[in-house]
Amino acid sequence: MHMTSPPFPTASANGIATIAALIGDPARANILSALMGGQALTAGELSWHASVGAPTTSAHLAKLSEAGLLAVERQGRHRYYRLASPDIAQAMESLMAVAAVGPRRHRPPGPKDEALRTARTCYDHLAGRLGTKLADTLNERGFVILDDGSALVTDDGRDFLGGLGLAIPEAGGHRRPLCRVCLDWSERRPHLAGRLGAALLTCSLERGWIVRIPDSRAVAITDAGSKEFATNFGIAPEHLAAK
Amino acid sequence: MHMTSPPFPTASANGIATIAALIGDPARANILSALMGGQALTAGELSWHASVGAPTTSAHLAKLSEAGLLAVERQGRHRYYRLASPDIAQAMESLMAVAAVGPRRHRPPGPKDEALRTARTCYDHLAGRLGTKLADTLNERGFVILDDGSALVTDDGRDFLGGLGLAIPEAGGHRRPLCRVCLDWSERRPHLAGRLGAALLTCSLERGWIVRIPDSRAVAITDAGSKEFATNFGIAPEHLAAK
DNA sequence: CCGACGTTTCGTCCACGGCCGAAGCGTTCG
DNA sequence: CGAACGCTTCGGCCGTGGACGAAACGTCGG
Repeated sequence: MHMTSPPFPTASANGIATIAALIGDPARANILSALMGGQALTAGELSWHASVGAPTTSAHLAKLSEAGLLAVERQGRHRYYRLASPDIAQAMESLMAVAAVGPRRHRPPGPKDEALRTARTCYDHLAGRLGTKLADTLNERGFVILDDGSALVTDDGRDFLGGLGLAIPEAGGHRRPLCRVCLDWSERRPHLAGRLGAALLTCSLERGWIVRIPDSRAVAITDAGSKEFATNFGIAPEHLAAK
Repeated sequence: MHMTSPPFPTASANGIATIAALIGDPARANILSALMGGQALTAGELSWHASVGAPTTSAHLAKLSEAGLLAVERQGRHRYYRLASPDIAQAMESLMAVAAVGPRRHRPPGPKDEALRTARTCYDHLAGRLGTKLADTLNERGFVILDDGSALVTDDGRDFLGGLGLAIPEAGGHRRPLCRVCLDWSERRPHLAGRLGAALLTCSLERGWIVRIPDSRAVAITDAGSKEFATNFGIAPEHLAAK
């Protein structure tokens, strides 16, 4: 019996395995999930999120950094960690999408959960009811075209967003999509990601339409924000209330 | 010192961790990578791909199936395993994208490697030089719009592909994108995935433009295929030769 | 300059999980 | 009907790696 050897000795596969194994540890998954909020967090904060001690956290952070999943920034006696690139965030997203459909995970909707469902950050863009409503509105008004899983900004959309003061850079040359959809795990519908999604979040934060809720990915919509979302995007506050 | 407990005890994060841990084992990563070829494979074949014994493979397959990553089909004394859904394939893709940029993995381009670079399947669509060239052509001719990472089929595109006999279902209602881009790890440029990409692969196989190479994700372009790709898509054979 | 704090390093323990050989079960041949 | 085959189950071995306490390092505050 003549036995050939496996393809080429597990070439691209063990690259995947390395990355997936890093994400596959509960503590590290918690760390990465916490960083999916989009903010840089200190080792101590991440230790809290991961529910493990400081030494263990430090070891995890070292591994994640060495593998290029995290970027670290020293600031005084703190070290701020963040996801190294949007690619990492997207990998996490698609893993969430897989995890969401599997055998029903234990998910008792707590009180904090409700805030997350209303509005939260998803790495660098908005998710939850606010995020999906924004996507719906822009789609209905013909500013973006949502075609199942694809997304494209129209010229009208460029004008509209430009009118709001959002500089939407021209397409081309970027590795990163101008506009892509991201499946919302709570709404099970798409919301907007990519450079456009990031611009919407940045703008909303800068203008005080929303504020981050500490120790959470959830964001709260301010009174001013409520008005702005209504006038600019036709999103009434009751659209965002828990159903 | 008053210590609050972590968010809600690691809710969505351990779903991710579970999935990632499954992918994170080298043997399982090899199994999943082999199945990224898009064909259903038997336990024995997967055992060979994974470079582990039959019992070990069986255990891995059981875990992957139980988690909903694989679907199994009994046929006589064989069991055919395949990826359970396109979501899984997409998660693998994005992990590859992350793995590709990290510290230069050991990747000596072997002889088989060259065949993979020319043309191969990527789950259910075409990749390699052939895949990226197809995407380029359709884009240049205005049949699809590639905007960095986004993709959209135009009405012209629908007509053109319809003329080729590819039934492109209307958009809407599907969970799966009609057309999305997928980053090609060998070309480092986008190729077409989604329902459109799948239709292109199916069509190419059915009409004998390409044939699968055994034990590999690579496909060979037939003489007939060479002509068809040239006349229909303006892809000359020299475009596909190793550079 | 000393103490408090955030973070990392070191050393150690221990449990989880991957691996295999042998055996069991079901299927397909001759 | 029995032998060969494909796959799974069982039992046991062993290595990897995640956990923590103690201690070292570096930075900020009084």
